[in-house]
Amino acid sequence: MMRQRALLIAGPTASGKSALALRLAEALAPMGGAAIVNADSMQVYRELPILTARPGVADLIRAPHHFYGFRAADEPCSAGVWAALAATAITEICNEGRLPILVGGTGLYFRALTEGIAPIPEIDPAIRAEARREMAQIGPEAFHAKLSQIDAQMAARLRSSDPQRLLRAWEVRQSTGVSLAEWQDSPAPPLFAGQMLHIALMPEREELYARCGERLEAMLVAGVLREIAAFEEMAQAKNLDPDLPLFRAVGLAPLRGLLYGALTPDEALLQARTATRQYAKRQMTWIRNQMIAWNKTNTQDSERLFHEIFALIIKSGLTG
RNA sequence: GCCCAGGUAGCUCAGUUGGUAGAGCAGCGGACUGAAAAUCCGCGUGUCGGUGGUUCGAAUCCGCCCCUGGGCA
Repeated sequence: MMRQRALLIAGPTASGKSALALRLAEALAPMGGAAIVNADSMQVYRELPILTARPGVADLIRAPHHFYGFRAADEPCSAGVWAALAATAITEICNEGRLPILVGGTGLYFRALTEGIAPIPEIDPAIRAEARREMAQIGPEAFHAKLSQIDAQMAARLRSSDPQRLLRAWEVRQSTGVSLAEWQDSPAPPLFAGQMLHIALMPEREELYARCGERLEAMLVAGVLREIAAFEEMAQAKNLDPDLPLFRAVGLAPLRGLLYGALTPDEALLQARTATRQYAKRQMTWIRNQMIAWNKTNTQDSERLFHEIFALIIKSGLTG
């Protein structure tokens, strides 16, 4: 068994992390090569490759890629599922003598992998559906009250205005018979604990926002609208649940609005741009405050960034 | 030129009978243990178009001026 190691690259949307990972993978070829592992919660889905900014075929042939577009929209992924898969993939990649490069913008995924996550079993789909139905029917306030009767501990930890977490607490309690609080309080070992180099890209905000705008333009040129229209058709045909994660992809709602005439092009683009910036901001808040031990860089120039990180990799002994 | 309706936070607008202003959105900061591109929390001093007046006190009443939209000529 080869030495377990991995390079982790996090960063907000449009920060250029995918391009960086690709260049690093190519540069590492003489040292056994590398493989790229997706750490993005939306790029795991097969549908909407343009909107989710998934690497295209031209990128995919430059280095081995894992977990891009490998799940159908109606087959949701999750932090726990991803972390387990990623841990296995890392081992395999290391055993091939290659360096795993994990790239993505989903902070929770990285955390689950490197700090562990409560080993909660799969939730019974019937219970999950029931919880959602109940939430939609009685509203978060009343739902919170109901939760406090079966799980006072979690109810106390959560606000009645936080439907997503209330739902999670409820389904875990009902499905496993144990409070989510207990699951979370019991120690969970990291799923990967080999040698790691943590890199977080933190571009200047103005520059990043400009790039977000450019990327939206590029998506339009590449045909996102056609992509969304086709997805819509498929969703109708397969009767997809609109609560599925993919439906929450940034920009999907406004661009659908444009497609179906609910929004003017100006309105739709403005909303899409705004949503993207807000998402990038949230990601940076996570990186700043949750990824405290990570190496952060605000280098903008992609060439300089590449050299900077490559030097770090060599210095860290990750390849040695 | 005349008549209406407006000019209040970056934007859209509230502001009761005069007591020096507040929502939504945007923005900024923060949280985050299994659908996280999600979900949630916090942050509102702005020549109330300008100016003169009435008043103890004016975003609010009166005069004049400027600007925007609509109508009549």
